[in-house]
Amino acid sequence: MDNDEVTIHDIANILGLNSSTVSRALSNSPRVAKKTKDRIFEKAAELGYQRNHLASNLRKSKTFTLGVIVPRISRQFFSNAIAGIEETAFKAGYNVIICQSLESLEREQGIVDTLLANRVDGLLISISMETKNYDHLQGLKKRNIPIVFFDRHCNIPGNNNVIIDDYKSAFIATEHLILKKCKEISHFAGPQNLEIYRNRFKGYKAALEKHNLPFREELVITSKLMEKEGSENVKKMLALPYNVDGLFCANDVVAISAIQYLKKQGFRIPEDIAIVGFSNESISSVIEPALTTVNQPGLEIGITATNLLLEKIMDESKKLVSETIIIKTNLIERKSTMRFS
Amino acid sequence: MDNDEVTIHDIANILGLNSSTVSRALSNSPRVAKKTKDRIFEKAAELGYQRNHLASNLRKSKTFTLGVIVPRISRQFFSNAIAGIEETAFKAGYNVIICQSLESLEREQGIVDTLLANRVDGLLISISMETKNYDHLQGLKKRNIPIVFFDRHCNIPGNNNVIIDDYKSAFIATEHLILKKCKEISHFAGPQNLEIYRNRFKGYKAALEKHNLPFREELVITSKLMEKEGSENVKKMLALPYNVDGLFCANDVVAISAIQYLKKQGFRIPEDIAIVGFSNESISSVIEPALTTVNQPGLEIGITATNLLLEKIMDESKKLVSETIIIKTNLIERKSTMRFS
DNA sequence: TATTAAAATGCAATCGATTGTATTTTAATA
DNA sequence: TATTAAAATACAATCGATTGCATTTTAATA
Repeated sequence: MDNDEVTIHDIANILGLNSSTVSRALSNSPRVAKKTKDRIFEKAAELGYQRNHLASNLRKSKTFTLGVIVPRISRQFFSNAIAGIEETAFKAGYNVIICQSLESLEREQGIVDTLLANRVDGLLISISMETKNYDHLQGLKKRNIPIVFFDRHCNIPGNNNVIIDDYKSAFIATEHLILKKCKEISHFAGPQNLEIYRNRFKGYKAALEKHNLPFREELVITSKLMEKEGSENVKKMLALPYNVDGLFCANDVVAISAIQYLKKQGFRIPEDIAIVGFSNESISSVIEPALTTVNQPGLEIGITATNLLLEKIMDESKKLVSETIIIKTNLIERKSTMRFS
Repeated sequence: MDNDEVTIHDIANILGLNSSTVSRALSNSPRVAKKTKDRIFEKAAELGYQRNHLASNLRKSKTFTLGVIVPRISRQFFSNAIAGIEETAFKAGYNVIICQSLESLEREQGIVDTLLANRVDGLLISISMETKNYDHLQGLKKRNIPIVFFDRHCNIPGNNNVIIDDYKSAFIATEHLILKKCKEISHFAGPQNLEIYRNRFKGYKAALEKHNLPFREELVITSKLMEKEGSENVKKMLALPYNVDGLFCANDVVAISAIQYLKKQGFRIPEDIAIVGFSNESISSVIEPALTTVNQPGLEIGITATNLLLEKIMDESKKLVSETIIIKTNLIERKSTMRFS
């Protein structure tokens, strides 16, 4: 009663065939006669046969499974990316195992081991804030399992990446503030061990330089960009002896928290301080004033990264070349910078 | 070079043992002498051995994998639930395959088949808006694979559910509007084939009845509760010959869209119309006025549902009893209903 | 030291599908 | 009809780990 699983052997026995013929028929091999195939398909349907992927995968030593590691599933950018990943993988007949590092390197390492033990065919990863190198990914490299980094990548040659141009996006965002006549622009930066936040910082700095605005070390306030840090950062910023009139935040979460705190303190946005965020999370269009922000298309990044990974998996020759795909961003101008226009 | 996978046979050969002994040692069976175990563990570590789950699972006919089907990963409630699911499953040594039905019954059926073929040990599901029965889950029932419904469940005896009390929550939400002196309360309802939306509707109606307010069919506007439907629903509502001064929405998305549209039309919230949402998505605290809403703890629901499922999987005797766990909600009062207090 | 129970290890089948090679069947040609 | 190539099918090993049963080794007792 328990063991009612129908196998190819059951079908073979009933039809007086060998299981190998049944196997071939079910995968539509030309080596089986049409007539026999028909009989087999009919009987399989009748018995409600379903191929046992475990057995099949063991034999083929392929799992049709992709591993995905993100810092946090519930962060909107990542859930969008995951939505794209799942959809693309599903279409290609691949399953997706999704794990969250929760920004912990230790957890990330543990997850990598698990995924390795599960013999995933490939890995999509956006590294944690604690990750400074990728020694823990060596196991995958050794086994020739392709990896695609998306969004939070490492700046190491030989990697496959699907990312945005953080430098340029940040440059444009900062320049936008400058064009809105901001003279003292602060930057709420993210952890500088992450390439993306380093680049956003560089873009900010470059825009200041281009427009001959002084760069002030103290106006760059680095944090983990969590909600609570928005208000903390603002406090620090206001304590400085500068008349800050522009703020470029490395993500939306901290930008929105900053707006809320500044409003509470009686600042007018954008009149007193104009603000730009990064990522275009859905809250940013709801806050008042609506937040000007860099649109970072999560879904598209997820889809592109998955397609790239699938290519690497299916085409041996492509495994050797590394590719980096840059996804276009655009600045969405909203009320938080709408002044002097 | 490719086939550098270390197997128990490799270890056995090197140590002059039988693979069965190695297998037993690695799963810490008392049938292997301590001394031998030590030798085996050492060699395994040295060679970088990792158990091949495919083979192991095939033999044990268990996959240590849970299937998860949600309507949409990027909906915040669901991504929170998934975060809880992943965390709980991971701790217990289970993997999670996450799929999205995108509100389509057809897709949902396809996914169920895929998960079945992948021999998941259990299923967590929040059904799509199109799902009216669960014939497509019969395959799982037949194979004795436990299912736990969370949030969007079916009202069918014998199911395991982790849900909230939608009726009561809606009742409290509506009563809250009544206590704020609303006399004509409209309800933006969800698809009525879903139990949760039916119950939210019932709770709304019951609260009106309790307080002797007339129930008006036309004030109940049913939609899929998407963003674009917020403004559409409001238009319909305003066209009616009633002076609506309260609005209970079956989710936050539609509530927020309604607020935005109403504000654009010059209505003051909460003075002219007080509004309550449902779910407490993060946007609801950011909108102005901040939205009063029913807090639906996604993370907790995910964790609880996973624990329940794991229990059903691991304890044969529990498979026969069906359980329904109700997760507590609470009304978060914010500005959108703050009047006459 | 002989006996025996217990502990440790080995043997071999098994999970279900796949696949290279061998064999049988079919059909086409001389 | 005999011959032969091609088509169809069967055989058997394999993927790597697990596990009931058999055998060997160890240690304890008489």
